[in-house]
Amino acid sequence: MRKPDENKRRQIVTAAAKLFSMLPYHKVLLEQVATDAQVGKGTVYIYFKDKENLYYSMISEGFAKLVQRLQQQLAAKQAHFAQRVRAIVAGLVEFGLQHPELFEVMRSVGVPPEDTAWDNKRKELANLIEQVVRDGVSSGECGDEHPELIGLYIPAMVRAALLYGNPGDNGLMLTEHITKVLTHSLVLRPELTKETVCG
Amino acid sequence: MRKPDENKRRQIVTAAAKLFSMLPYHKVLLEQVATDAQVGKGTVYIYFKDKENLYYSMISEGFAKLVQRLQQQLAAKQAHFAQRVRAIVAGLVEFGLQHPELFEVMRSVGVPPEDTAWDNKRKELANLIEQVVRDGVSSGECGDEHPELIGLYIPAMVRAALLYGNPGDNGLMLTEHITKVLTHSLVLRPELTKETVCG
Amino acid sequence: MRKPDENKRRQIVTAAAKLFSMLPYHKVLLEQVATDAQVGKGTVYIYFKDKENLYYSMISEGFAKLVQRLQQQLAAKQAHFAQRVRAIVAGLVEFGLQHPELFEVMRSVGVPPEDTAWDNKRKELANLIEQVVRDGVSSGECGDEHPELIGLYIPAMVRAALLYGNPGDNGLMLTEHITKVLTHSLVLRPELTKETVCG
Amino acid sequence: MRKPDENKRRQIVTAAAKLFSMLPYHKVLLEQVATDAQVGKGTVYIYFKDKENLYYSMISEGFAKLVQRLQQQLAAKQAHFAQRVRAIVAGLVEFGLQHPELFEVMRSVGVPPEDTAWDNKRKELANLIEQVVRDGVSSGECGDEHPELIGLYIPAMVRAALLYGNPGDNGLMLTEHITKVLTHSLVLRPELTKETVCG
DNA sequence: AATGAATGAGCATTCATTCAT
DNA sequence: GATGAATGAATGCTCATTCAT
Repeated sequence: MRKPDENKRRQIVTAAAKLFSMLPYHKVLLEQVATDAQVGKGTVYIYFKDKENLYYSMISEGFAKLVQRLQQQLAAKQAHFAQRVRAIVAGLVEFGLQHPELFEVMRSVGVPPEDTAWDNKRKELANLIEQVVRDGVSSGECGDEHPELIGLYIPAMVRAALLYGNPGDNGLMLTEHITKVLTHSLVLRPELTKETVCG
Repeated sequence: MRKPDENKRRQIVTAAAKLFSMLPYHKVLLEQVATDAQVGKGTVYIYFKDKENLYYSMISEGFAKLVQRLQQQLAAKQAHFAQRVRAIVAGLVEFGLQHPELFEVMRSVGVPPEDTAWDNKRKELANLIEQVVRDGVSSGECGDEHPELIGLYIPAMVRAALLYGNPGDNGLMLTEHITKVLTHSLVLRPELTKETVCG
Repeated sequence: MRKPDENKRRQIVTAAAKLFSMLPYHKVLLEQVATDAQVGKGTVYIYFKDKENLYYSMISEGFAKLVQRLQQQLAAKQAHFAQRVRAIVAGLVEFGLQHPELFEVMRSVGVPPEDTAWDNKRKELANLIEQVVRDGVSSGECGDEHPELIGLYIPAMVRAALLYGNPGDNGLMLTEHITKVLTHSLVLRPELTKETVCG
Repeated sequence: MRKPDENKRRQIVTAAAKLFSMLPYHKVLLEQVATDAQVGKGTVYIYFKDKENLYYSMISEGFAKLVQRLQQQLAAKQAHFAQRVRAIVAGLVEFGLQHPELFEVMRSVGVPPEDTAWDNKRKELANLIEQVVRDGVSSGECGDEHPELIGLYIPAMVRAALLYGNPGDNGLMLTEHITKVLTHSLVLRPELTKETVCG
């Protein structure tokens, strides 16, 4: 949706992203968004239908960027399954560090109405990952029975690590750790455990 | 003179939990909470300072129940590491299915001010899991280098699966799957992957 | 109106007088009145119909005491007009110092509905003074044409002096000063002033 | 973009003055003020922080007008002391008749916190009168020992006369009467009174 | 298009009053 | 009678949205 001044729109989204990541939805005032974006309050309504629309637009656009980036990164190198998993984790971590507001904001305002742009973007992300897992299964490199769940776990793990983890944790460490949890068993000597898991 | 009624408090928390899980914070009306709880609007303010306090009280109390339950379950049986991990996942899944509102609501209203009761409860949960991992490391059953991160991943995985997963997914399946991801490698034949992960 | 426990009633009126003199009507909470009076909140409603009734009762009772006292003092000594004026002023000052809350509270809550007990008491006070002036006129000691206005001025002067005057001012000084203003001319050498007042 | 409208502010203050003079503070609804001022409810909050601020602003502004007027009137004619006293009384009476709401409203909401704009205005008024008396003392026309108290008495007398006096009383009569009380002795033949006042 | 003054529906919160105990 | 827990009508205030300029 191209609007007169694409630059103003960006300013508004950026200001909104920052504020929505710091405060709950109902404590973010459009007046503040306008001020931070250095536009008039009325201007926000030229680019966005209402507050909710601004909120969801901001999120979808963030997700869109993320998905696009991951797709490019994965397309770039035809790699082994484990490498592709790490690429995904690395991409998510990197993006999360660059745009903490978006990861913070992934909590929705209530259950996201199915169908909303943002929910579609979330699904795109999940599908992207799911597809990598499916490819791994096809190639025999991965034995997972629920690739669609893996598509949910990975962003959730990255989000949890970034939001609640030790602030000092660096991105590389988190990437490696999440990747390792996924690609290695936590269990060292499974022979010690009689009862085995039947997926 | 009527006596303070602990029962009323419960009614209010229950009504609030239900509503907060269905609607975003700012769309939950205290009037509705009161009506659903079958108490007068003013009564809510006898038991809770304000809307925010009710919100956080509801969450902490939910978490407290969860943590308590997990502790009991883990204490009950002295099991192998993998079994303890499954017990944790099973407990989380079970609780999430019984109290969907609490898992939904784990999105906070704003970054929870450190120190808040609810944040403390979240940390208790993370610590509980972390300790299980540490014990596994001590006993040689687990080789993880960051048990504190595992404490963050597991609830996040359960939450993601319950919130965004296929509504038809049953608890047992989710429990087994998450447990398997954690206790088995996603990678079937690591020998195919030259570059290995260095945690 | 005698009620079961005359003592409780007094406690309530006393607590109310104190609070109403410190805070505007709408900031005085009946809960606080009850607490200060060491009775239950419901008890207040046994002795007074509602908040407004308590408020006006408190004032009328205060005024009644004042009027009664002035009457006694005036009756005691059959004195000259100027002495009677001073007796009134002295009585008002003394009462005001003992019951600052009542003088403070003479500001009404809105225009006092004519007819109210408190307005009647105010009028009684005014009439009492007016009568003294009328007697002075009759006896030839006073030449005022509007004794009813003097009945309004005197309490107003005392009130203003007590409420807004220098906190250090002592009662005797105020009494003497107000009396002097009334019984002497402020103008020292009226001959300097050609244009004279024609009452 | 509409421009800030100083006119709106005046409308609001005027509507507020009228309502606050007719009803006790807590019965004046901001909704009613807005309606009477022909502005939206929110508009009131653009010009005034809250109800209390509107209330005090209204009073101080009224007082400011009064003080300014009196100063001009006194400056206009260099007159004898008695004439200046009458000018003050006349000014107060005239103002009180034109703005009954302000005199009614001089009852404050609570003891005005020292320092408040309105209390400062009250003091300005008192000082203005006090200065006239001091000048009279300097010029030998007046022998009063407490000019600062006279500054309190005069407004109080005017207020009492206007609020509680016979509604039929006209301004000229009140002016003359108050002036006479101040500038003549109430006592006709002081020789009849042995005991004299020692100020 | 851009603005910010104006608006008023909407809501949290208060507090006088009631009434079960 | 005494109490204070419970109530909900009443109201101050907010803030998304509109619209005159």
